Amino acid sequence: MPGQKEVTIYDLAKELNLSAATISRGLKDSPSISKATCKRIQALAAKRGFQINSFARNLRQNKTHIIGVMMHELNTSFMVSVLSGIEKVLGKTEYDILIAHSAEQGETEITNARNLFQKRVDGVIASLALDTPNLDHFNCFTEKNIPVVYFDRVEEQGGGAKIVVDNYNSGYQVTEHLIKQGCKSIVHLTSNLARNVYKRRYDGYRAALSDYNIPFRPEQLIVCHLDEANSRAATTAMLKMNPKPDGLFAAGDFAASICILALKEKGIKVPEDIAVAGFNNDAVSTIIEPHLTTVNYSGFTMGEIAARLILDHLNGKQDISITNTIIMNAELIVRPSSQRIKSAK
Amino acid sequence: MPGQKEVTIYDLAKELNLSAATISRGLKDSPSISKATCKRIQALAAKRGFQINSFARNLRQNKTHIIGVMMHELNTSFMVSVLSGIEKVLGKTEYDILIAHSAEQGETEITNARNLFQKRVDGVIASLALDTPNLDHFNCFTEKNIPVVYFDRVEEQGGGAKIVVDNYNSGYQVTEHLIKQGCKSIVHLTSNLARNVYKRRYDGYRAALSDYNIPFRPEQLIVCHLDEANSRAATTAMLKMNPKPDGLFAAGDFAASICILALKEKGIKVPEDIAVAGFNNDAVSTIIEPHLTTVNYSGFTMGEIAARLILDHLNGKQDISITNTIIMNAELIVRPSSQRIKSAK
DNA sequence: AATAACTTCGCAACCGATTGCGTAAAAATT
DNA sequence: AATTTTTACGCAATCGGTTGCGAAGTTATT
Repeated sequence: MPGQKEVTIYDLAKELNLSAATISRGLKDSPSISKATCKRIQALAAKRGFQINSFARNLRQNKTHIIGVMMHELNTSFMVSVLSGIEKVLGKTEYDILIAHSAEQGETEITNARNLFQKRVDGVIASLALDTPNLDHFNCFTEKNIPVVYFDRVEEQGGGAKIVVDNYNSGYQVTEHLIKQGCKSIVHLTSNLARNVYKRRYDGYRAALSDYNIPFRPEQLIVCHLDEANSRAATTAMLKMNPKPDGLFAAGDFAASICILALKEKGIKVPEDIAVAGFNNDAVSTIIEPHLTTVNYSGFTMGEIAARLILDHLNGKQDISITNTIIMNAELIVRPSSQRIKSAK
Repeated sequence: MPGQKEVTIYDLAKELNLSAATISRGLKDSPSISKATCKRIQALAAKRGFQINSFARNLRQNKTHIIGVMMHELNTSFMVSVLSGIEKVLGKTEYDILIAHSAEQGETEITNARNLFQKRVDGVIASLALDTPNLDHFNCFTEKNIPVVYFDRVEEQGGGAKIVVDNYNSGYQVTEHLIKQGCKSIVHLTSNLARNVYKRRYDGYRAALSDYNIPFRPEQLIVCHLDEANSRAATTAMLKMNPKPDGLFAAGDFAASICILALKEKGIKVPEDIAVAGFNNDAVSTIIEPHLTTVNYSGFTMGEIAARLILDHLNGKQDISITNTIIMNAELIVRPSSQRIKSAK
C-alpha cells in the first residue's frame, strides 16, 4: 500500500548498462560524460519519471538546498509580494524555501533562527521583528559562513547584506508634501525607533521640517505600537496639543486609518483640519475615507534582489560581505487624506 | 572556514564506548536500551550540541517528515491564523512545514501540488484556489496513500478529510439578521459558486429568504471576482434594480467595504437605505465606515484541527478516510453597517 | 546447579546519490 | 607503428543515521 518503489539511479543504470556514477554525472551534463550518453540518460530518466532523492544528495553533499526566510509578519500584501519575489528567483533553482514568521515577537524570531540553524539551511533571508534587540541569534549563521540577507527591517550598524527602501527620502517627501499643503504643525506617529524603517522615516521628517524652517517640538513625536488602541490614544494626545496640529504623518497605514476614524469621530475634518499620510500602501489605505496618502514600494522587487544576493553568494559569484546596503526607491502616492490644495489640471 | 565538523552519533559512540546503534536507540528512548544508558547518551548529546542529521534519517526511513501546506492566499489574518495553528501543533513534533501558496491561481496550485509531491512530503494540508477545477492534482498523493486534509476551501463531493466552517448556517444567520433589520430585498454578492464556501453561504441565504417568505429574484445574485472593480460594478448594477435593494450580503469583507464606499459616493446611506454585511472579519471591517457586520471564525483552531488530523493519520491512530467532514461554528458579529434597529439595552 | 527467559547492546547491511581516482578505449601526435 | 593525450566511464568509499538479527550477560525458574 505504500506505493510502488521509487526509481533510482541504479534502476536507470541497470536499464542502460551503465554505472550509477555515470547516471549521476549524465543527469547533470557532466563534461566527463559524452553528449550522446547524457541524452540517453536524461531521456530514460524522464520516461521513467525519475525524481532525485534529495536526502541522499544532501547527505552526501552536506548541503540542504534550503533557504530560510524569516518574516516579521505574513498578513500584509507587502510581505506576500516579497515572498513572491523570492519564490520567483529561487523557484528556478534547486533551492527550497522554508518560511518562519515571528509575528513581531523577538522571542519567536530567536526560536525561529535556532530552528533554521538546526535544519542547517544554506542561507537566510530575514526581516526583523519589532522588538528584536540585537543580531546575536544570527551569529551561529555567520560563524559557519552561512549567508544572511536582511530586508526592509534591518539593523543598520550590523553586518550582512541589507536591502531597504529609502525610508529617509520617503519620510522627507511625505513631510514636504504635508508642508506644501500648508501644514505648520505636523505630528509624527511611529513605532520603535530602534528599527531602521522607523528611525529613517523620522529622520526624513525632521530634515524636511528643518529645511522648511518649521520648528519641531518633542511632543510631536509619538512612539508606540501601531495598533488600534495606541493609535486612538495618540489621536487623543494630539488633540490636546497646543498649538493644535494640522498634519499627521503616521509610519503605517493601519495606524493612519485608525487616526482618521478617531479624528472624524471628534468632528475634526480630514484633510481640512488635519492632513494625514501613512506608509506602505496597504489595502486599508483605499478603504478609509478619505483615501490615504501613503508611500508605495515594491516588495516583489525586494524579494527578487534578496534571493539573487543569496544565490550569487552561494554560487561564489559575489561575496555577500562586499555588498553592504542596497537602497530601493519608493513612491509617494497622494490621495485625498492630505490634499488641501487642488492641483490645477 | 566552513565551520567545525558537526557532531555525529559516531562521535558520541566513541566517547561513551558504545556503538552507533546504541546511540541511535538511546536518543529515542528505545526500550531495548537501559534507562541509565539512555540518560548518559542524552546527556552527552546535549552537552556536545548534537543535532540529528535529518537527511541521513529521512534517507534511511524513506520519510521526509515534511507536511506540505497549500494556501490559496497568505495576506489575510485568517490565513496566518490557520498557519499559526498548524505550527503550534506540528512544532512539537518532528515534522516540518513547507508552505506553498497559489495566490488563487488554479494553475499555480497544480504546480505546487506537483512540487510537494516531488519533495515527497508525508502529508498535505490544503485550501483550494478560487478556480481549481477538480482534485486531479491530488491523485498522486492519494494513490501513494499520502494523507491530504482540506480546510476552508474544499471540494465537498471529493474524498479526503475536510474542515470547514458552517457556511450554511452563517449565511443563514447573516441573512436572517438583515431581514430582522427590516430588509425586504437583499442582494447577495459572491464569488465562484463552485467553491463550497460561497455555495453554502448562498444556500443559507436562500434558506433564510425562504423561511421568512421573502421572494428571491435571480438578479439578486451577483457572482464575480470580489475585487475592487467588480465590487463597484456590482454596486452599480444593484442600484439599477427594481425594486431597489435595501440589503447587501457580500461573501467577503473587502468587497463589502468597496460596496459601502461606492454606495456612499452615490449618496446612499448605509445602513439606513441599504444594510450591508460581509464575511471573514478582516482588518478592513473596522476601518470602513460604518464598521462592517461580518462573520468571524477561528483560523487558529482550524489549523490545529487540520494538523492533528494529519498527525493522527501518520501515527496510525486514526485513518483519515474515516473522518470525513468537520464543521466548525462561526460567529455573527453585528456592527453598524447593518444596524437599523437599536437594540434596547 | 542447570536451564529458561530477559536485558542490554553490537554487527553489519542498508537508504540513494556523489566523487576522487583509476583504467580501457579512442583519437591525436610524432 | 609506437607513444602520448584525450575521452568516457566504472570502482568503491562516503555521507550519518536506522534496524533486523544475534550474542553476551543477568536474573528468574524449577
